[in-house]
Amino acid sequence: MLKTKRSDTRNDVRREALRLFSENGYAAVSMRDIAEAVGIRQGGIYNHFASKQDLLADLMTGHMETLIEALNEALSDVANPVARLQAFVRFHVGYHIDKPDDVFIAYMELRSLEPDHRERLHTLRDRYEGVLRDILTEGAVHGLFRIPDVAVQTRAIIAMMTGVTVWYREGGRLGRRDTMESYVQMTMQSVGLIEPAGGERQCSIKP
Amino acid sequence: MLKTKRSDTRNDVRREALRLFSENGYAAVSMRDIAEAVGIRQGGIYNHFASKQDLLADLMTGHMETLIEALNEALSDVANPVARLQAFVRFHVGYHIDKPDDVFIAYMELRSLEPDHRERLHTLRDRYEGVLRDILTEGAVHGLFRIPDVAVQTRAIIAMMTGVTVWYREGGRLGRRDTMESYVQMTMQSVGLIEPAGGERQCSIKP
DNA sequence: GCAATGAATGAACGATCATTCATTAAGCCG
DNA sequence: CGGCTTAATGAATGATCGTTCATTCATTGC
Repeated sequence: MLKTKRSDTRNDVRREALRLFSENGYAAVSMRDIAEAVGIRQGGIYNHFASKQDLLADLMTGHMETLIEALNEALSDVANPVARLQAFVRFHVGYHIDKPDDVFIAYMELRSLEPDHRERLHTLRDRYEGVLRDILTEGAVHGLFRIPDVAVQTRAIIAMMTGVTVWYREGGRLGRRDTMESYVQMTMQSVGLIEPAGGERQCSIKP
Repeated sequence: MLKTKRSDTRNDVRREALRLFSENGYAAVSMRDIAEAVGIRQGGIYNHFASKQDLLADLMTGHMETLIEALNEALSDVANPVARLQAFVRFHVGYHIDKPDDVFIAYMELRSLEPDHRERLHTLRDRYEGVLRDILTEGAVHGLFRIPDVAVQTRAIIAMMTGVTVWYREGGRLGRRDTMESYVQMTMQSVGLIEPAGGERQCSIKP
């Protein structure tokens, strides 16, 4: 602790605001609440963020950019649609387990953003969903998946996976790895492809 | 209009509060906002509801009780697990399409409830989820479904279906019926059972 | 050591919050 | 008409909201 001396208050504010927004919602958290959690007075926050709205926008865009970058990394060297879909599920579930607060406010507080910020976030979300949509489309075209409607299934899979944040708890019955693999299997089955997991069951795709 | 004369203000308040809470969140909506939407002054609401908190609790419990009753109705004369699962999906998706606001605040505003109300709602939600869990359990026991973890899959399916509220719009590309059937197919596939929809594909369950 | 800088303070601002209440108005039953 | 009930009013309450700002303080570069 010789160079961290000077003020990581900015990140402290980020961290506490994220936690409080996630717990109580943006509108229900006051700047005083955040300041108190950080250990400063309310006025001090404005040395680091121009407004409450800016603070929220900072958290949300920061999260989405990190998320997309990490996704690209996770899929960079995976080629065929089946493997890419599995990798996507593992990444999404794992990320949501690790950063439930980031993910929760990015989903929930879009409506608390003023129009320009909201539109920016919406674009980022579309970009993320687009990756999954492309995987499903490619798999469907190659006859690997049985998908009634790619757009609907894209959103269905994302909603299903994102729900992990509702129930997953560290130290719970299911560990991180088991949870990820459960979602992988459910997802693969949901697109009509059954993994020959135990070897005893198989799905006859095509005649 | 001869007997509706006297004041259905109470229901007007319910309707507008529901809409505003759903649009902006409980904490971001003031009693003045609600009163203005109804067409009265802020004090008038207190002739019908004891507090803002009571108003929210009334909306949420009212919704959950209606939901559960309607579910029981929808499943009352359906026997085998496969048909019951299909009926559950059709019911859930249909209900969520018809009453997106009710459903959204029941999901989102649990945290805005004081502990006693919240616990009550939590019990109702567990009862609802329990119906699906029982269906999945029975189907798995009979070897009809291929489910890695019944508890996880229960929540996964509910999260997947509930997501319909995010994108479904009346008059959109997919109609109500088509949407329901898309979710039916995705759900049936997700539990490892493939409907012989066109007849050309089949899943060999068990040797 | 001294000036410059970044950060925290704490009081103050106008606005808005949920809620209360005495008062007024209006429909209902006799 | 007259008494009774129900509902709406609008002003007032104290609390809390996001934000501003003059001031203080500690650290840093020179």
